[in-house]
Amino acid sequence: MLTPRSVDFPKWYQDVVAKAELAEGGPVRGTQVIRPYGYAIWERIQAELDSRIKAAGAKNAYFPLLIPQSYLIREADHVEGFSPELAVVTHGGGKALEEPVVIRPTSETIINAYFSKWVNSYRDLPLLINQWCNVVRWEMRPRLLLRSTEFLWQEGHTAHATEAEARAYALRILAEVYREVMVDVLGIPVLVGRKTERERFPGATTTWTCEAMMSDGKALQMGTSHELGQGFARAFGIEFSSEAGTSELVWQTSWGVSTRLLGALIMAHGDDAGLRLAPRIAPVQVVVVVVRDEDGAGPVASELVSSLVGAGVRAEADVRVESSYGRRITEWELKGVPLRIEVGPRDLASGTVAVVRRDSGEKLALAPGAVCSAVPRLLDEIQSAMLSGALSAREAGTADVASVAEAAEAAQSGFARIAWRVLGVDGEASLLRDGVSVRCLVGQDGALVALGAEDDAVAVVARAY
RNA sequence: CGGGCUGUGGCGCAGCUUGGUAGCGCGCUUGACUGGGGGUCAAGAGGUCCCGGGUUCAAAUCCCGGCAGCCCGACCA
Repeated sequence: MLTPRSVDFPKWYQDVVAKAELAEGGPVRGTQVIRPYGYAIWERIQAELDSRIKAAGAKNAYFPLLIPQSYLIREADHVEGFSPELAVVTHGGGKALEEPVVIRPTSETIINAYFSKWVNSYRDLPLLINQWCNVVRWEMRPRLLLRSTEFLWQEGHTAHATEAEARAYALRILAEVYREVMVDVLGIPVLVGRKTERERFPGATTTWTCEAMMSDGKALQMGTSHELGQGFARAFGIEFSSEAGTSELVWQTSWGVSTRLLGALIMAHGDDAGLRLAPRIAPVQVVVVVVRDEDGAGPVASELVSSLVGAGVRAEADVRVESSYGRRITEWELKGVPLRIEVGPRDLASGTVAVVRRDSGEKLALAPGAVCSAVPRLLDEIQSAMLSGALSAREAGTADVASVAEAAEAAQSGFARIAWRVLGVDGEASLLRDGVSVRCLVGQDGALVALGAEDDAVAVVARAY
C-alpha cells in the first residue's frame, strides 16, 4: 500500500519507471528522466489517446518551443496565472535578446497567434489542432511525474463558430478521449466534473476535469478540457466572416493530458511488489519465463510465445536462465506485467505450465495447448478486475457529508461529497487552509453541471497531489 | 519567501554526543558451489568524509563562515 505523503514514490517506482537522474554538470531541479520501460508505457498511452483525438477530428501539428514574452502578456488572466512559473530565455547567439522569450508553459498564445492568420471564414471552422510536445513550468514544488518542471503532454486547441459548438467539443474530448482512455484502457475510474472558479485554468471560462483517487485516498487531476470563451480570440484577433457576412470572434477550447498519467498508473494500481498494469496498457501483456532450459522447456516456451503473438497478444519470452529465477520473476512483477507463464521441467512433467496473475497473485495450471485460448479471456478478466477493484476502493473511501467540518475530516483519508449550497466559496477557502480542495463539481447523479447551475451540485473534496 | 533536516566509496547509510589507523548493506570484479521467489561461500576493486577557515600533538567528529540538496506550507497537467 502506498502511503500518503511519503510516497512520493517508493523505491521500486524510481527503479522501474522514472528517476530524476542527474546529468553531468548538474540537473535542473524538478526535471526527470523517463526510463525506457516507462517510455514504452507512455508510447502506448500516446497511441490510445492519439487515435481517439483523430477520431474526434483533430489534426496533429507542431508549434515553436520559444514564445515571445509579449505573446503571453496579451491575455490578462493567462499571464497572471503563469508568470511566476515561466522559464525565460534572455540570451541567444551569444548576446542579450532584445525581447526575452519564454519556454512554453502551454501553447495557447503561440497557437492562437497562428489561428488568427488561419481563420478567415466560417468555412475555416471548426479548426481542430493537437500538438504533442514538452512544456516547462518552474513549479515551486516539483514532484516526480506528477508535477515536474518539464513534462511531455498533448495539448489540443480548437476554434469554433459558436459557444455551444465549443462547449460540445470540450465535452466530447472529455468523454470520448480522456474518460475512455483513463477508464477503459488504464483501468482507473475517474470522476468527470467541473472545476470551481477558484480552481479553473487561467484564461478559461469553464474548466472540466477528470479526477481520480489514488490508492492512498488522495486525488489526482488526470486531465482537463477548457472552454476558453472568446478571451484569446479577442487578444489575438481571431475573427471570421459569418455566413451572414458579419465579422465574429471565434469560441475556443483547449485540453491536455500529460506524463502525469504514468504517475497515476503507479499510484492508483501499484502495490508493494511494484507496478500493476492493466492489460490494455501493458507494453508486455504476457511473459513466458523459462525456469530452466531442460526437458524441452525452452522450445515449449518459444512455441507459446509465437502462438500468443499470432493471436494478437503482446507476449515475450524470458530465456535468461543464467540469471536466477527469483530475480527474474521479481523483475516482471516490478514491471507490472499482467500475466506470467512459467515453463520448467517440473511443470512439463505434469503436462502443464503455470499461469500467474499479477493483479491477484492467483496461479493456475494449464496444458500448453490450452494457453492460447485462455489468455485473452484472462487478460479481459484482469482488465475489469483492476477497474472494479479501484472503483470499489474509491467508493469505500468516499463519504457523503453535510458540513464543512465533516468534509475536512473525511478528506483526510479519502473523498468527501458535500452539497455546493452548503460549502460555497467560503467553505472552499476554509477547506484549503486544511489542505483540502474542491476537486470538482458534479450533479447529484454524477452528471455534468453547467455553469450557473451550481445550486444542486455536489462538490467532491479531497487532499490532492 | 517562512519552518525543520541532511551532506561520508556507484546507491542507501552508520560513525559525530565523549576528537585517536574510514566502517556497514546493496551493487561491481574473480572463482567455486548452486539454481521453481532478489542463493551461498571465498577473494578483490573502489572514499579529497560538500567547500573554506579556526581550535588541537591529532578533526568525518568541536567552533565560525559558505555552498548544495531534501522535507513541510503558497503553485499545478
